[in-house]
Amino acid sequence: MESRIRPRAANTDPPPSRIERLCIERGLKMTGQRRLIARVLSEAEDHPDVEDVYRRALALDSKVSIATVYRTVRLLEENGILERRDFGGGRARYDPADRGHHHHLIDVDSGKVIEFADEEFEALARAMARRLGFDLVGQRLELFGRKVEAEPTRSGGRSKARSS
Amino acid sequence: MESRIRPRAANTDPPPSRIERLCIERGLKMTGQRRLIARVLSEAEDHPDVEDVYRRALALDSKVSIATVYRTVRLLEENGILERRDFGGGRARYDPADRGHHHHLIDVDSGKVIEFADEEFEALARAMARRLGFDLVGQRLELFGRKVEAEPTRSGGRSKARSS
DNA sequence: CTAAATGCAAAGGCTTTGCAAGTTC
DNA sequence: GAACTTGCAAAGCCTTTGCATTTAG
Repeated sequence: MESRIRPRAANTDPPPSRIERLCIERGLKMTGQRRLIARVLSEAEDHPDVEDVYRRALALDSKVSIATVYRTVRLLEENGILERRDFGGGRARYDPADRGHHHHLIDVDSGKVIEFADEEFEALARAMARRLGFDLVGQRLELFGRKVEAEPTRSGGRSKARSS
Repeated sequence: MESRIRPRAANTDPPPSRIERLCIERGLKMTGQRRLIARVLSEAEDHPDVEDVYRRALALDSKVSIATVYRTVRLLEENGILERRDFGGGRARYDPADRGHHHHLIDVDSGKVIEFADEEFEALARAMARRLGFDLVGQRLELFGRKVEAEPTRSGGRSKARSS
């Protein structure tokens, strides 16, 4: 039955978030908590750790426990919706998987993380693995850098970057 | 039997290990435990975690506590003698820093780690950072691969690899 | 209604630390 | 002898889990 004929499911019924839709596609049972966490993650533009997700979820609606956040991010990871990252510091950070394949450049001064993709690197990675006798099934690349004084070479190039 | 007058220090007095020498250079106080741990690390050809180091040290001379191993690897790391790695799995692994700049390819089936270096990649990493407006100060590259059936392309190339 | 999700608190790994006793320089 | 190192056990993080209760489908 089409429930969208409802006169006003106003403030209690925000539209499904991007990640909520992915959950539904995969047939995951959607509870209030999961919807909430999905929303927090959908809106995140950074790489939150579990604490971050928990805090943001609480701020929206204080009906989650941290255990549920842990269980949910694990579930999402197992379903390929999130990717777990480890930038050091002991805690795992999460990154929506549908942002596409990308790597990270960490600004060592500010701690900011910049995402970028680079086709040339992808090709090289495959080649390096192949040279060692392997098929590449995954990779992890992190660059640590410091802002250069002069203007960067005009980024007309092959890399597409997005700061976060 | 005390110190016999012997031409050279025999079985009770092994020559200082590579890492022990580095410690001395840096003016670190050398205790029996540190010498032992230094030796274990000098002889390691892999990427041992603290447990590994502890076990190997115990096997040589059961006079270390795990707390000391933790304290020592941290000290060595702070002194640039070891590098801490994180290949996932929750525990830190250690890698002598003087092996030169290299990366890792993890065989996803066996868990074995292969070290390799690649000049082309080094150059590309610098270029990618530069393109984003940064000077490269560090990097981390890990490839995950699966052994290819056919023979690898003859490795006449630019990469030098060493299995561990 | 049934299988699955949640909360809570307890427990589990890895790592660090306070303190007394032992060593190095 | 002063300062540092070690051992031991306790404590700290982050994360997982057992169990009773609630909830989605």
